[in-house]
Amino acid sequence: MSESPEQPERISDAEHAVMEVLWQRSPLTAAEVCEQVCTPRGWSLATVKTLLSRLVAKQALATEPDGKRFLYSPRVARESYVGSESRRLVDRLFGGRAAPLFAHLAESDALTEDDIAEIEALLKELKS
Amino acid sequence: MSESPEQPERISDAEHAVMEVLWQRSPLTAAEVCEQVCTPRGWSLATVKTLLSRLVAKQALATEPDGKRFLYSPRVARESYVGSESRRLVDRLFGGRAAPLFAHLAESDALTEDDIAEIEALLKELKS
DNA sequence: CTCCATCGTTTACATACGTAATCGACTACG
DNA sequence: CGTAGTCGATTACGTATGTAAACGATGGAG
Repeated sequence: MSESPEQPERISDAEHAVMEVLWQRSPLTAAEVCEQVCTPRGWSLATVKTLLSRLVAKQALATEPDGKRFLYSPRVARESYVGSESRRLVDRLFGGRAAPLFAHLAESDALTEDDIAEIEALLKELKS
Repeated sequence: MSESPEQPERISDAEHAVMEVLWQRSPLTAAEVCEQVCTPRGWSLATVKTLLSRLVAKQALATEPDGKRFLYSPRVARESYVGSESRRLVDRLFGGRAAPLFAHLAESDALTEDDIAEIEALLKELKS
């Protein structure tokens, strides 16, 4: 009875905001997470609690008991999330090719001078 | 009473599949759209009709009567959709900077030789 | 010990989304 | 003319998401 591959369940927008906090620093309690996101997003603590529960259900967060409350920490790396989201976009919009995405960003002036310089440097590295 | 800025309403995943067909060729009837997507996605004509209606409601499609049926065509350019989706991702995941996205794609081997060559060419153009 | 603040859990409810059946109008065929 | 097929519109229904209040356990203050 091997566990099925269990491809990670999709994380929603609101849930993502919570994940960001925990990727920044963890483990944290629900109240601590709220301190970071409730004001900017206009949420109540109750909302954060719901999102945390859903993320635990989705196996995106792990809990560790600490007295009467829980400490939450990410169970999926930010890298991995960012990777799959990026791939999703590139697949959906650019036929899986990264170059057209780059071309698009270039054309729409979404690239700053710094971006361009940085990318050039990265390219140089790739070729070595 | 000027129309409110009316920022384009969000297009869902299933709806996007329909848009792709119409960006490819338009105007088309519902049945014609179905011919393109129903089999690959396992949809019925009814589903396509629903999606078309929702897209019209969202102002993403325009209709033009043709006898007893409608011809549908995109009202938002693919460019514009792709642009806003890309920006959304870059904002959410990379703090609005495109370079980190590029770095990520590079690191995760999402870039083919061809991609790299193409991007180099684009960079050269940008600098001229 | 008692009571209150605080946890996580359960329940709630509106909107969006995926997917589709049904319905009333109309047209083309016989 | 009546009828069968087809169209868009309406209605349906389950799950996901955003947002939160209510509830039951529990631990710490007095």
